Amino acid sequence: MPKMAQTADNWETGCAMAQMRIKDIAAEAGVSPATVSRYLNNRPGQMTEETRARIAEVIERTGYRPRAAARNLRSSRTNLIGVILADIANPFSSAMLEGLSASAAARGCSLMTAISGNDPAKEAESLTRLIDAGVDGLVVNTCGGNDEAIAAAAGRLPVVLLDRDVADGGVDLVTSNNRELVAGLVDALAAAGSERLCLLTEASDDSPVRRERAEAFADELSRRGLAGEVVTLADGGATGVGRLDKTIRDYAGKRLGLIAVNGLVFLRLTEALAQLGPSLPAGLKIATFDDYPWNHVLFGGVTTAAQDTLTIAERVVERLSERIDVVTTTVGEAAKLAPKRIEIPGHIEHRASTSR
Amino acid sequence: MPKMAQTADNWETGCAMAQMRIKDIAAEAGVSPATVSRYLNNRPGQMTEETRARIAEVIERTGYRPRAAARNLRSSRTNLIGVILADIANPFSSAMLEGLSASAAARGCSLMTAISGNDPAKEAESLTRLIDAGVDGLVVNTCGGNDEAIAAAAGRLPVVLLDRDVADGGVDLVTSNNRELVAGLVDALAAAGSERLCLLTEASDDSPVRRERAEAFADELSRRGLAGEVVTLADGGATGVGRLDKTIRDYAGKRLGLIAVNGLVFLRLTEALAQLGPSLPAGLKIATFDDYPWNHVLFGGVTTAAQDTLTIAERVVERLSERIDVVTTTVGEAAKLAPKRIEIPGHIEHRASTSR
DNA sequence: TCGGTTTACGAAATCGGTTTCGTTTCGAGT
DNA sequence: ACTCGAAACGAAACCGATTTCGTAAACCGA
Repeated sequence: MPKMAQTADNWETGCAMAQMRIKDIAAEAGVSPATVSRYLNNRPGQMTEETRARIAEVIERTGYRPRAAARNLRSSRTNLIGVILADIANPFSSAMLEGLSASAAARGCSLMTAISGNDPAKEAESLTRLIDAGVDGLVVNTCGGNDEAIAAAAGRLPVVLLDRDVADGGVDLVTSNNRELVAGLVDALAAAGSERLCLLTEASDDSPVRRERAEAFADELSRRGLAGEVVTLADGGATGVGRLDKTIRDYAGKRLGLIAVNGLVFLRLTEALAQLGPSLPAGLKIATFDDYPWNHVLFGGVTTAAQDTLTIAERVVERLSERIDVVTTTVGEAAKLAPKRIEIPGHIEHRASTSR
Repeated sequence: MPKMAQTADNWETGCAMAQMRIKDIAAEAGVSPATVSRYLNNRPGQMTEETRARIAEVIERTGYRPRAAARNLRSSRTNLIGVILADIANPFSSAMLEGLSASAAARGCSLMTAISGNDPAKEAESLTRLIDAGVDGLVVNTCGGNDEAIAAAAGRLPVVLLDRDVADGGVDLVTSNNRELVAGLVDALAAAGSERLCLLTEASDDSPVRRERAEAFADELSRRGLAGEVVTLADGGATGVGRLDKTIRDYAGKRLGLIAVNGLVFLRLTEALAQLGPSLPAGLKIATFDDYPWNHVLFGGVTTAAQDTLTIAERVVERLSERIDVVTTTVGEAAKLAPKRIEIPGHIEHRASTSR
């Protein structure tokens, strides 16, 4: 028995009219599917203004939407960007996600997100899952421990790293200018009269970001001839708080200035200080990275190194798009873009915690 | 000229071997593509343990991965879940995203995310973009203003609402048990000796969630014969803070208890109180919704109505999966699931701000 | 041993677009 | 008028899996 004609007529019944296919649109408009396809992708092969209008009218009237799966299959592009985030609880990550979402949408792309929760195994799994899903490119805010896998991925499709670099190097990276931010915070504390500075870090955090900030901190101190050190809090709340108390007591009466290397450390610092009393011990000045909403409020306002998350996100997507365009345009290994490191300047929010 | 044989032989050269197709795997294993497909999807049509092993070996050896686009096209399933979030800056949303991500991954699905930023136009755009992308189902944390569009979408594919309902009703909803949480907070304040209670809300927030909490609050007051009211802060920081100061002064000496209807309002409350001094005015008790990390720290710990975000996420994905299975299994309108409202109990974190 | 049922598997159609390639038409140049 | 090149468009191959349908072999009870 021959197959029934494949028309998707909208019956008298208002409902149940099968999804339209490009073939149906073509038939309605009296052109070939190829022409409709050209219309949909406004391809160089121009068409008469009249046919264009006719196709537009049919599509408008029928509410036709091309099926992405079919398009993806033939063109092997999905307009999907994969995003792997280490820790969504971190406001930096949420802000980044919002920025990425907006920048991607502006280019007609959607985001496929995965969250590793700082678990390298989950990160690795997300990596393959997103690649298998066919994303055009990948944004990775790595938690570490997958450097080779990520480098390998970067060899097979466009990858841009977010904030945290991999060991090997050869992958694009967009990050804040951490050295400048560290210098800014040291400035703020020095101007507030601190004589000795501590950068507070966590034992479990061995990320490149932490290292970069720690190095910059040491450099900054020696450049200015200031006294200070990097203090590593042990993991687990109690111990960390104890170490912190000790630090504060050690320096008692020394006009101490503290910098939390990230929002998490700042949270623990705040907890520890809360045990001493709701306002800052006399002479103690503090500053932190990561601009949480609460930074306006705590201690009457905490001086903060704020990252320009929107710009970072925009540049990430921009760079990724460049790579995607290159991949789909050129053939073979012609025009391999050299890996690039992009630093976005942040700024210091001066607040009460570093006033004189 | 006849097309070249389509073998994807791995040349002597270790590199540049073209992607394998299911056809190549089949040839290598000496079976048909259909059998390999059956293997990949472990279909009911069993196969000999021997062929199974042979196929497994070839796939293992070649590192073959099926192309999702082709699979999607034929099966019209993508294993993609679309997620639209109103406000990712809200920790509730980030926690939810993490939970959704985990639950989806556990079922072999990935997440396509869009963020409306509380903009109805963006939400509408995200809706069509995700649907066009071919998601199997949709999770929507709506910002309002698209009720008909969402209801329409729910008629075309599985949709589960997150936290915020639509006017019409007929869509699945997963939410916290707000009435119970409100009762819990009122309990805590009453036990702390508060004589008059205020629920602080924002003028711009007209969400069903706010309404539900406000109603529950009023009911709770009358049920216990307590005095109190719902106080709506005007928008814009300064005015809001002013209104708050006035409220606090109005009730001076009355053993006032305040409940912030959500984290944002609590932030503004904290800002206002910070102007009065770092610790709570004598006799003032406060409590809030949404368990931000800082709630441990502020005022020595703020009593909080915490939502069970992980369970909510799990139930959302579970319900969505049910609907997806129904859609792909049954035909026509057989077995339409009735819309369901699922309430997940939360719990109260009792902290210093409501101690006697 | 024989019909009947199940099981294992292959051939080929199919999903719905995109892309290549070829044909027709049209305008311009000489 | 005739050639030539570009523009507009159609026919058909193609992307790579899944799914239907059919068939041969294996199994099974009487």
